[in-house]
Amino acid sequence: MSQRGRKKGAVGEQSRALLLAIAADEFAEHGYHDAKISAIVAKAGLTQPAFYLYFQNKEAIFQELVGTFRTRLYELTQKSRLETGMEASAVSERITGGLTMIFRFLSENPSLTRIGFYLSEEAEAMKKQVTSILHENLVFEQEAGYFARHLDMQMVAESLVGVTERLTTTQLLPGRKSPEALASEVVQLFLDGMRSATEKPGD
Amino acid sequence: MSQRGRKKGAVGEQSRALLLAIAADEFAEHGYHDAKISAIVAKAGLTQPAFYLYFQNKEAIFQELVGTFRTRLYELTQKSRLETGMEASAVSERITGGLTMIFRFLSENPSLTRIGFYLSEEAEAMKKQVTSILHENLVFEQEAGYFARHLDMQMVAESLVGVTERLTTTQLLPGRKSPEALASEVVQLFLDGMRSATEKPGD
Amino acid sequence: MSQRGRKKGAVGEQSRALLLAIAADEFAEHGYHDAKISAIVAKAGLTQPAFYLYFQNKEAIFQELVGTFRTRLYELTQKSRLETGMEASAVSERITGGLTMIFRFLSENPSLTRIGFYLSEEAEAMKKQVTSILHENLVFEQEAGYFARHLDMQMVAESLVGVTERLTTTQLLPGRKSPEALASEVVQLFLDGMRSATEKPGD
Amino acid sequence: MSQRGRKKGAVGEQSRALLLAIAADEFAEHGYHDAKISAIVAKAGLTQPAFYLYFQNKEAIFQELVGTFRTRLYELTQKSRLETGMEASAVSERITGGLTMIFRFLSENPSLTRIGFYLSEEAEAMKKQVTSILHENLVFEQEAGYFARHLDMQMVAESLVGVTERLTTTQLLPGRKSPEALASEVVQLFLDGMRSATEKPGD
DNA sequence: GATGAATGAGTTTTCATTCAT
DNA sequence: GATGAATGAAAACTCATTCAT
Repeated sequence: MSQRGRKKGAVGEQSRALLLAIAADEFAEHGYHDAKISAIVAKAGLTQPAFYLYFQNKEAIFQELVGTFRTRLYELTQKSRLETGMEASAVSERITGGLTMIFRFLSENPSLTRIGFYLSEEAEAMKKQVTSILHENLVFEQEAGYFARHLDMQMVAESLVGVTERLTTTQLLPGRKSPEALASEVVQLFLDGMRSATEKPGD
Repeated sequence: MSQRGRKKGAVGEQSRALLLAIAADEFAEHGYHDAKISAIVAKAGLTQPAFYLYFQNKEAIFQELVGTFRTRLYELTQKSRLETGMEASAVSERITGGLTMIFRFLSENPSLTRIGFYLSEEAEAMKKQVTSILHENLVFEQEAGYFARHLDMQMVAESLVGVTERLTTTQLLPGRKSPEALASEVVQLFLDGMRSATEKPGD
Repeated sequence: MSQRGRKKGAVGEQSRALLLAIAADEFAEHGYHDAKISAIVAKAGLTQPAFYLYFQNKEAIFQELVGTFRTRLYELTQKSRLETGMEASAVSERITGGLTMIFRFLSENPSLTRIGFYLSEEAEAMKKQVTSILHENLVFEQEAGYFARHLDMQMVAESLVGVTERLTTTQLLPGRKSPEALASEVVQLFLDGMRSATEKPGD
Repeated sequence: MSQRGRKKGAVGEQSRALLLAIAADEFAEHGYHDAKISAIVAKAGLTQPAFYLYFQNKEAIFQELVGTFRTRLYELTQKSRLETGMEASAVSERITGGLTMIFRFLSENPSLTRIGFYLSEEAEAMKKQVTSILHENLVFEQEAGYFARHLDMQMVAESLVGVTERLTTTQLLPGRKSPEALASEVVQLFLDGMRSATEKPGD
């Protein structure tokens, strides 16, 4: 529809990637409005029109970043889906593993995280979607007897997302804790409360 | 005598309050930048210059809203400080009560909440402060033997804040759950996990 | 929908009218694209934002001018509709009168004329409409016996419009001929060809 | 040897012609400003720099089109110059023939026509020139007794141009009438009005 | 206590045009 | 004969803010 998007050469691809990376940082640092195209291109060593060689407008580059974040987050969330027939003893590890992957992704992409989690309009929708996948997993596990019957898994799922979000901001992104440590602590905290009483002692 | 800030007449006070209320809604709905002074005064049935009769500028009215939120939130958080010599059986109720007050305040001031929790630059500082007070309480209680010794109360405090924040967005503000219900569910979820096994009996 | 358009004071109305008048000249002289808002406001002794106090955008002020032209042109064309029962001897005068009015309007509004006739996208539609009203008149008169039966009145109407348009540009606007003189010469030229043979001698 | 304008290869000549043809259509359809170089080269399957291989700039290609139109129109107009000693009975046919040639040219080059007649700055000058040649012819014929003595041939010439212009737009270009039909109808309409009564007999 | 009228200072966006290859 | 990549220069438009009344 427009002339944009059909650049082929490696140089162009590089400029585009550079703009994307810088834009992510600028958006993350200043928010959508205060991130100025002029600042982005300046940091990329380009001029304003060059920006429009690669992106339709400011909104477009922002959405591309949001899209990237969403895609990768969903992939990770999907992977954390539990398989059936899993042994009780593996559940904890499996969950920790999934959470670790997510924390690792977030910690490796701090700007993207800030954009996807706090700045985008879809942030809420994304969180809802992640919560929903999580909820599915939890219900399945609950039915399999891993968790106490009386727990409202919707609340648990939402709480887990809230905790993840918060700890990402306060512990992960500032580098205070590693993805692994964080994941295991969160799981520990939640499991001890969720695991059905009969399971508790033997563990 | 010729600067702003000292209007006294009832009418002026009314206009000011009106602007404040409308601004809160506009900021909450559109964010800082997309909340336009022109829109605020229009909804208030005033003109743009009238705005500057009551507020120094856009930033000032925003900060005033943030300040209001912070002040009231701190008051509530302070009140939830545990007194010494409290009986074990009352801890749970006491915490639930404090959380209920907070949820109630948030639910009664949805726009202010969005501003204070998500829009303001101080949001992070405020959460940190609340977390810190919470942490104090928790450590005190932990030392009093209410909670398991091995728990990292910093993590717990932060998790609690994260959960509160998330559930406020997904359950409280949309009116899906009452402050009371929410508070007791959260406390339940956390206590069951935090309370050391040996403490659990009386409940 | 927008805040614009509810200015009330006389000063504002004056500024608006001034902008309109200057814009007409600028559009007429440079065409739509090369008429710069900056130039318009500068000539009006205003700054750019003032423009947007009175008009939504560049296109809007242009359309307002086009609309004004169209409205007034249609009024004049309507007035030139012949009444039934008119005497043969009066037809010529009546037509001349109508044409005079139109020429007078065009000559008094040269910029508007250039905009309406040549610059606007609706120019063609407007000419078509005027042609159509003219055609109606002519057919009516032809049926009443004023004009030769064999004439294709559609061609005549279109020719009349073409001539009017051309002479407006070459004679009227440069002030070479008066509206009255022009009207009577045009009518003379056309009548002598259109009038049925039987009418010719007696005139 | 290193400047533009002297490409010789067949391929280059082809690209140049293609650009010219496409540009004509684009200018005709969108006007000078809204015809974008980017769109022209895209339709030609070329890139923007290629454009500057063949034309100095946007204005240059436009002027080349205008020039082509003018040249060919003048040729045709010149050819319609009456020779002396022509028989009365042939005048009508001769004029019709000339007009037919012109209408044919216009109808075969609709885009060029729109550019030359309406879009170019020289449009007015060109019309003036054509009018002038026409006027010469008419005066000559009038003096030869073909037309009524009292007629202002300047008015007639201008009227003829106006009619030609208008009918080109409404009848010729849309394909509603053939060049031949149009020419003969126009001549008919004008002759019947211009020819002095006493001359009329032989027709 | 309030308004009509206006503006300073930006910001995004567009487009013709060019450089190096 | 042509392209990938980039830019200079400008234009429309927005919005918080103010002056004079």
